Amino acid sequence: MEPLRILECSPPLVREQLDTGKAVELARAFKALGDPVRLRILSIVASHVGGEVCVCDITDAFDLTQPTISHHLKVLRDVGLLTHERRGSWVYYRLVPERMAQLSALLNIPATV
Amino acid sequence: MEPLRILECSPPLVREQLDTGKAVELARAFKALGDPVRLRILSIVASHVGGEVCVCDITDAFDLTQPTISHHLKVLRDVGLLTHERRGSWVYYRLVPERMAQLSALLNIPATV
DNA sequence: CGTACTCATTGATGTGTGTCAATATGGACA
DNA sequence: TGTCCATATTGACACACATCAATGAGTACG
Repeated sequence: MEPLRILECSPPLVREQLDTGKAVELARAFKALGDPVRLRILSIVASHVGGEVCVCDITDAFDLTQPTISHHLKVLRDVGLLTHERRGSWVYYRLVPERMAQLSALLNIPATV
Repeated sequence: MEPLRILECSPPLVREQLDTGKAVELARAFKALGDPVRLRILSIVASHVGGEVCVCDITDAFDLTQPTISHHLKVLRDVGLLTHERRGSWVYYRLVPERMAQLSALLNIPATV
């Protein structure tokens, strides 16, 4: 799979217009955020002490099957919002704060008078 | 200046976990952002002097039919990201900065140590 | 009235997506 | 080696969505 080039600076929408390429890349990330299960997964990871969470902890928080949770985790990984690391039998997920910050900054519209 | 109530009600992901109801509502908004055409529409509106744009100006910026643009505008309206107002024959769209700020704040993760 | 213009709505179609059951992969440990 | 456990992948299916052509609704102006 193609590596992500996500960490370049991305000014807010108001400063300069989005070209099509950037719009496609950013839309993929927002689409990943556009599911309540994935938002809650991010919330669980973000609010967990230590910043990382085992997959089993995430699965336990939902009434969904393990493959479904695994699918959502992959979606979040593919857009660069989560990373994962295997340690022993368990796999731990953590946020990519730079990616979150990039998307947050894009929506940050300065207050118009 | 009085703080925005909408911001108090929606702390960043890291502060408290998202309940299902909030996750569904927020996911709808992010799903609306998850399309490159809609992101570019927002960019056009946000970067336009005066803060409002006529539909015809938006339509001209794309190689899509007018009904398709009208559909995307309705999606952005339905999730509270845009408002519109008719003046004469033309309809003008503008951002809802409080809504943008709410979504931006949700993704604002404080730098973890 | 009628015509022209701007924008919204409807209906159809192909494509994408969330979910599950079944299966595979890979580490830990006997 | 073999068994158990945690997670990922595959394949299938129902449903949602982006797009267009055709049509409708509302305003401006003769």
